Amino acid sequence: MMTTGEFADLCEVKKQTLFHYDEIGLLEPEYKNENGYRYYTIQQAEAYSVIDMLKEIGMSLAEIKDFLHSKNTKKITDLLTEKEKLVDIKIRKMQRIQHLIKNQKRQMEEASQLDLDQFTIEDMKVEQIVLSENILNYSHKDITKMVISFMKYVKQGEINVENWGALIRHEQIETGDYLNYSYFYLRENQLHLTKTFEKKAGKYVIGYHKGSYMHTYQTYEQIKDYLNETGYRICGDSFEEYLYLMDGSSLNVSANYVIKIMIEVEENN
Amino acid sequence: MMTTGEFADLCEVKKQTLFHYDEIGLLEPEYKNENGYRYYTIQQAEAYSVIDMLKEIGMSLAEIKDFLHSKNTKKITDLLTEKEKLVDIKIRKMQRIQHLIKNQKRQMEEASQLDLDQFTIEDMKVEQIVLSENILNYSHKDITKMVISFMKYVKQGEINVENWGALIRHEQIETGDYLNYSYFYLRENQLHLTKTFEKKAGKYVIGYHKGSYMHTYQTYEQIKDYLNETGYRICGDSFEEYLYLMDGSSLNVSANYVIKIMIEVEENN
DNA sequence: GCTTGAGTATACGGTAACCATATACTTTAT
DNA sequence: ATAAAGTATATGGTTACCGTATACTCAAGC
Repeated sequence: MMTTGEFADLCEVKKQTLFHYDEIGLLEPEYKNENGYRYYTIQQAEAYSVIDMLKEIGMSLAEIKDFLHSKNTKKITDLLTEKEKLVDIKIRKMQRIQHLIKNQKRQMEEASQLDLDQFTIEDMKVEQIVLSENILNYSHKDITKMVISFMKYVKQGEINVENWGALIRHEQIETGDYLNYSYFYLRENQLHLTKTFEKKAGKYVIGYHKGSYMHTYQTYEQIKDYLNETGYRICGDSFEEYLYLMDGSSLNVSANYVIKIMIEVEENN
Repeated sequence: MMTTGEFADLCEVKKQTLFHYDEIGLLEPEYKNENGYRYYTIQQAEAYSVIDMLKEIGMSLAEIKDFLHSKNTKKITDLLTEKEKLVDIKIRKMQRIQHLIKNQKRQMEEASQLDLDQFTIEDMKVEQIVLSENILNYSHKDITKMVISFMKYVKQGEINVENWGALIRHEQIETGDYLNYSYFYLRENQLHLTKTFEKKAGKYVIGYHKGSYMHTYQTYEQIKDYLNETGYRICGDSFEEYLYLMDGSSLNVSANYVIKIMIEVEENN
């Protein structure tokens, strides 16, 4: 038999926690002496590890107590089977987090290697993206609703989203109607979704807008000036991708939001 | 821009939580109107998912805030790398839990198919087990200490322990010295530990003791009677394995602890 | 333009699962 | 026998919320 301190040490838990479990009747010491000293047996370590496991998969102590005191075999096996699935989901969630971390690291590295105040012309490869429904001329409210349902749809598919953004049609760009989005879209690492749209290969001007999307027109105007100077003209759609940089050191704004703007261009002849 | 409710819906979180994050300055809406109404942008969903991810890997909100406001790139990448490892550990822990659940289900199924009040003679295969140091004649305190360190050693190895128990030597069994354990031992599914002991193949009498290990002598005496009746005699060591049955329905005691006793036997000639 | 219903903010209280600390007591080791 | 180490209880505090009540605001329909 072990004292509370020893048992706590064995279970790698605070003594307080064991007091607490005793108090709520979740795990009571096998024996208490006349002075109230608690004594646990090594067998109880097994019970503790079960409790710990159930806690880890998100059950409250009350639920665990209820569960462990239940005498209904079927209920128990059913719950175990259910929890087995839950653990599976948790594992996948953890794997998504792993992906997210890698993605963030990559994004930060990329950002550190480029000057966000500079515009460049780059050759881009063809890319498959997943489009939402067309939202051009939708009301503000309807766009919001659509975006929420699109994002939810994406989430329930448990996809590793590489990046997401919005598409503005050539016509809107030309007329300076920069807030009139036509689609939301996303890039994922493996194409699980079937309905994809082909983002054309070719030359794109790339610029970064720092701060709120409400003021992207500023950056768009700068890009247009830049294109005039360098002898290019817009010939296609604009793709805006939303980055959240954990490392805001390269930004002069307080928020860490950056919009990567990519517009299809061609050389003036 | 979205209202708090819409943003909460998108992030699959309670509005209250967003109020809370605003209050502590962790995630503030991009815009607040003159009446205090909060408006979030879709870009902020990205920030939310980062917060959620960091929370998931066990960071407190204060830590997350500190982390996200830090302008130190190296600190951030270092922490991300550290967390990447942590997620790895969590995934492995989840996998251990999965194993534990399967084990519990198997144990319950086994228990349901056998009568715990019955003794049986069975042919058992040879098995490799991991022994602790010899604890025969150790003081009570020293046994406790040894067990704690043995269990800790096992835990840090991150092994899937199939079962664990204690070994009592033939001599002690014969003299009725049932509480004089010689070794602790464990069975694992894959043999990661090198120092193993061979549990001999052969006939074993199997019985189950229900309740505290302090009173195993009762069951031992019953087993001896049973052997006398059936024409067997003890010829080797006893192995006690500690089970914790979630399903206590088959037990008439309140605790769900069962000790499986296996003693090597041979037929009287 | 006015009403109405749905949504929002604030405030206050409460919760779970602990952790820290102070005080008084008990064990155990020497 | 005594000191050091450990234990129990009580109390207050913590984190990250959740629920509810009240007052206000917004957006839509008539």
